[in-house]
Amino acid sequence: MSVLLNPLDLPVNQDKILQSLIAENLVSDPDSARGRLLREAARLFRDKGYERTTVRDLAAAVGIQSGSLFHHFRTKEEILKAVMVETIRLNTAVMQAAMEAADSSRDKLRALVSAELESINGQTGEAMAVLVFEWRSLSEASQAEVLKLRDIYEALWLDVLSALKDEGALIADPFVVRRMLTGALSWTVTWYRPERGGLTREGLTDQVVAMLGLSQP
Amino acid sequence: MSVLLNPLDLPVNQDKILQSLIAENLVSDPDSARGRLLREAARLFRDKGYERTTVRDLAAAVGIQSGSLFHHFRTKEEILKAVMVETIRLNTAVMQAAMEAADSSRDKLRALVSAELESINGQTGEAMAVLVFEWRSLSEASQAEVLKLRDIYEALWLDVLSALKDEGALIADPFVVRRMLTGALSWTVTWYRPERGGLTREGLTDQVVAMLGLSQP
DNA sequence: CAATACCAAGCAAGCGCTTGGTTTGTAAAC
DNA sequence: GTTTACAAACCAAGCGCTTGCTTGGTATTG
Repeated sequence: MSVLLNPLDLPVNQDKILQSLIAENLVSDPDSARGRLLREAARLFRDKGYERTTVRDLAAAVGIQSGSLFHHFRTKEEILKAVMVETIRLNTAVMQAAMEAADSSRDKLRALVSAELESINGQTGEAMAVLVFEWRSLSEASQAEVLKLRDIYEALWLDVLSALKDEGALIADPFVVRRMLTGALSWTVTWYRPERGGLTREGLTDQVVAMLGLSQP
Repeated sequence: MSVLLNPLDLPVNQDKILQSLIAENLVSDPDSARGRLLREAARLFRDKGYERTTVRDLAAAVGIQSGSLFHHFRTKEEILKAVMVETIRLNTAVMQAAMEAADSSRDKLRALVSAELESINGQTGEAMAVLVFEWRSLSEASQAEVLKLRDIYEALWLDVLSALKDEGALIADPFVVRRMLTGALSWTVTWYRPERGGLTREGLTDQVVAMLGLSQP
């Protein structure tokens, strides 16, 4: 319950996780040249789509010439892959921590929903949207690579949902529920605007958890 | 209840609706040159994405030269728009009929969920996937046009969900629920494979309705 | 002084779309 | 029942432009 004392409803320090991932060279420092490019790339890819974003757009966004991009990345697709890979790495770590901080399965699920909503609608939102909508722009080889990382991420969800099923709190199939949740939560990028007031992220989390019939213990 | 006697769980004759829409020139005859092209275009756009599909691909799919396409459509984008517009027209009509065939609000919602799952995973599935994933490839002007048609479609859902809310059967906000449902149902295109056995469309509909806590009257 | 980061210029390929001309379908005119 | 007329459907060729990426060279940095 102590985790809920955090005003942002974040049970873990996202920044500390980021720092350790940077130290392990698993994600780029947002202040580095590479990190800035990936952030701008995520924004452009989300706004215009991968195909409509040219290497000249990407270069201009960080103030260099288009040819200079290829000093940092071998191909344009490698940029897309890097955006996806680093985003999954970060969010997997954040979710793992959020989940471990919770005690009951019910609280763990709530933490996962809240964290996923944060990742979709917060800082990493642009990259998450890219992950959802630009999947087909990856080569099959890259898709396979990224898929491996996603499996780790998805296993977190399935563990918790399966536990809830075993405890009798969930009637439906965990796989089906997770997939419905994936769609429902991903789709929030297209309509949910917390900055415009109205529904807070915590309120949205409540609605999702309630929709699953898990609000009352 | 009589509607459920239909083995396909379709409360209305989809083919008759299609015929009347063709007669009104609101959708193209699938056997016409235009109709065939739009079907192939939907398939290609879904499989490779709009940008990666060239006019040469489109032409080859129906066995003509690329230049000949522009006898039927002024631009490539017009093809994308036509796919979307005709799909929305057909599905709006099907859903309206499915809804009107049901009596209670609960049954109406079930009919809508079932019909949307059918439109996403059945004959019009390719075009529905295009509608979801290729939205940004439309020019803003075209987006506005298509949005008007979508609003009609969405009004159907909101009417039913609002009625359920008024009846006390639904606790959450109708707008939020509809949006969650949009995401959850759209996302089924990425994983739901009814032909591989397992979950039937009716079974999936049950799970969705149950997830909303509306299974028991 | 070496490695890293960048620029200026441009190439080859592929893109949407245009052009001018030919075939095909249809139906009235003789 | 053949001829004439004409539009719709299509082909062959290719134009102009943009694309991802390369190349050879120049700053910058530790």
